[in-house]
Amino acid sequence: MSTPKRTTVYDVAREAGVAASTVSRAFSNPRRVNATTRQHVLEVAERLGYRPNPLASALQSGHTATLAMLVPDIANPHFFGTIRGAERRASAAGITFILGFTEESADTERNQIERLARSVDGFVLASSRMPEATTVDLASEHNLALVNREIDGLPSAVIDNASGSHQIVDHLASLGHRSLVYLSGPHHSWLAGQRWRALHAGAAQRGMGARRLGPFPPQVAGGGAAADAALVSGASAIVAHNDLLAIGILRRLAERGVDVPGEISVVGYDDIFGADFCAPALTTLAGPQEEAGRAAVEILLTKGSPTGVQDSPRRVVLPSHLVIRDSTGPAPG
Amino acid sequence: MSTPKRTTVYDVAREAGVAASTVSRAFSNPRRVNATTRQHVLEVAERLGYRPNPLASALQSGHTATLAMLVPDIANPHFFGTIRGAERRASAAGITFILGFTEESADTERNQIERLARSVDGFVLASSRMPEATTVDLASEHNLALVNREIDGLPSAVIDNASGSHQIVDHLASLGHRSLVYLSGPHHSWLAGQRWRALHAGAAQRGMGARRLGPFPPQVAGGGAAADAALVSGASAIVAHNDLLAIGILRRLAERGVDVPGEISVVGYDDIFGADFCAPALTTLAGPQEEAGRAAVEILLTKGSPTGVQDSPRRVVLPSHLVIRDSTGPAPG
DNA sequence: AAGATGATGGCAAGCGATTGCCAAATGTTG
DNA sequence: CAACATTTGGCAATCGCTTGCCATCATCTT
Repeated sequence: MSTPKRTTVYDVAREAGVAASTVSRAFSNPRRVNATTRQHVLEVAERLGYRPNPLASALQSGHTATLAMLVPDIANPHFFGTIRGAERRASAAGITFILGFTEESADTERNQIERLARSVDGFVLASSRMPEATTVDLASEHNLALVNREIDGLPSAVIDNASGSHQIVDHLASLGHRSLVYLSGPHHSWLAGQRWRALHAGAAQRGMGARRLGPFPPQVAGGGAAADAALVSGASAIVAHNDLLAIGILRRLAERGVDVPGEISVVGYDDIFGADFCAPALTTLAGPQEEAGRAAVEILLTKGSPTGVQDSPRRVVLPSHLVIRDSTGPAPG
Repeated sequence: MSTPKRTTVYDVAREAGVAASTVSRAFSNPRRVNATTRQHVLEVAERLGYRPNPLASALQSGHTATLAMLVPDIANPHFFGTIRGAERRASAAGITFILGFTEESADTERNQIERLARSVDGFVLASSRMPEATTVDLASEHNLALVNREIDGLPSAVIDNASGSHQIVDHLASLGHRSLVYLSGPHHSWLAGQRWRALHAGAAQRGMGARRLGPFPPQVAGGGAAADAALVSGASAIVAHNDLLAIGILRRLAERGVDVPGEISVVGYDDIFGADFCAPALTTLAGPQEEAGRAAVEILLTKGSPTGVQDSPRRVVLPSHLVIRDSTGPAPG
């Protein structure tokens, strides 16, 4: 609170008997200054308790050593892993991590980007809700990396939902299910599209029926309506857009006295916190969320670097695997 | 990525036929410039797509319009509400929100503060792990607000654990329990101390026995050892340091075939995501977490303002209430 | 009508670093 | 040993905005 006149490069310079530029270089461009000089400067700086002012540095250099991650909603545990992975990677690189929530709105997302643009070196967009065109547009002005969303020409880190969805179909098929119903998330959600396409294709291959219902809000609260709709559909297996929805469904089914997995099986996506202790424990598609966050930051980090002359944007696809718990079982009958 | 020479105050000034200072004031100090002039400047700015550079602004003014929140670990759902409340409040005030994780370490926490000091106007410390002295020390240099931690002379927002703990004791007493065991979180945790003290006092008042065991890691994984220890203690009711631990305990008890709440009752703290759908659903102390986050930011916001001349630091205590679910029942026998 | 008051706008000096360019010192080479 | 290349350090401009101070000018006051 008190402002005891922070020490600056000039203070250090005077004390060390060199120019301010040398002090600056001692910190940010070591090879540009003699090793012994540097050592001396560093010692003086240490003694004076000097800390470079990141703002001043950023203003001149244009690099903020900061990046922002935009997430639709923190209440969705699905994002924990990703957030944490991203934060860890950033932190390890000495980079400040800004977290913003977009409230599931494309507009908010866009505004956040515009607002933060000057303060950060890049953005990690997790499950971005923005339309493709808007995103491509923004990408020409800003440094973006997507998580769980792919757009031509933009770098991204995604968990393999296609393979995952096939794993789900295989699992259900092997249990004798002849039809499944996919309870979809938001229709403009890229993930929802991916998942449905793969489920549909997989089901077709195996001669299973597949229907899609929805959209449903991808939250626990959405499970009520979703479960009821699924029951009417007559399918013996429910694939929910995500675990939140799946848990809501499980709940509603329990309320209605429907036995899971006796009468109907339920599968989710994400393997969120809680998926293992809900009742019954949820069979769900797990993936290295943390890794995805880390990868996205990695992309941002290397992108700016001189070595990383990117001809084509990096795309990382991470393997997913099905975690089988108690919510799936043999088809009834 | 291309840098099309961002428009500056000077560009706007030239175009609007005023001085740069006027442009600046039109944005940051409206009352200092004539209303019509201002309107004109704003229009020109709009037309030119001008966006003030927050870094430049911060460098000169010393105000960054940014604040940081430090949280021990994002994997703990307990913090969601608080984070979200803080972010919302900050966002509403047009303030950039930085989120940092401290990995449950006091050192990391301190380092983060030092590192971010120049880039933010203040810190929200959630469940800070730092010793009191260190914190007081830091508070003389930085703008701090605590969440779920109280320290003399520092502003804070906490959820009323004392009253909450009494509610727990009352509830258990009314079910006929004669003794409880508190499975403690980290011993240096302020919250753990608070909770135990209140439980102990409450139990004494009602002639109940109360013992403390632990510390246990306040995570689901800590529940195994905790449950076993609790069983040995012979108490008919377990009060876990938090819901994470409680859920772990529930799990272990189920494994061991102990009936909850038939043989033993379990209570947690926080009412985290999942507390309502674990089996059995957890009786737990709920509180307005989001409100706590909001309040902490509020404190930071008003602190700097001229109106908010603080004689004594603000302390907000938010009411808690017990949510009774299925993990508590009449004492056996 | 003259001096006092307040509202407005401009000037210019910073904020604290970075960095292009130059010069001196040092090292290399034939 | 001269000519040239490399290191190393300093100068000073610059990033974009804020703000103290001063000059005007319109508005009051008596």
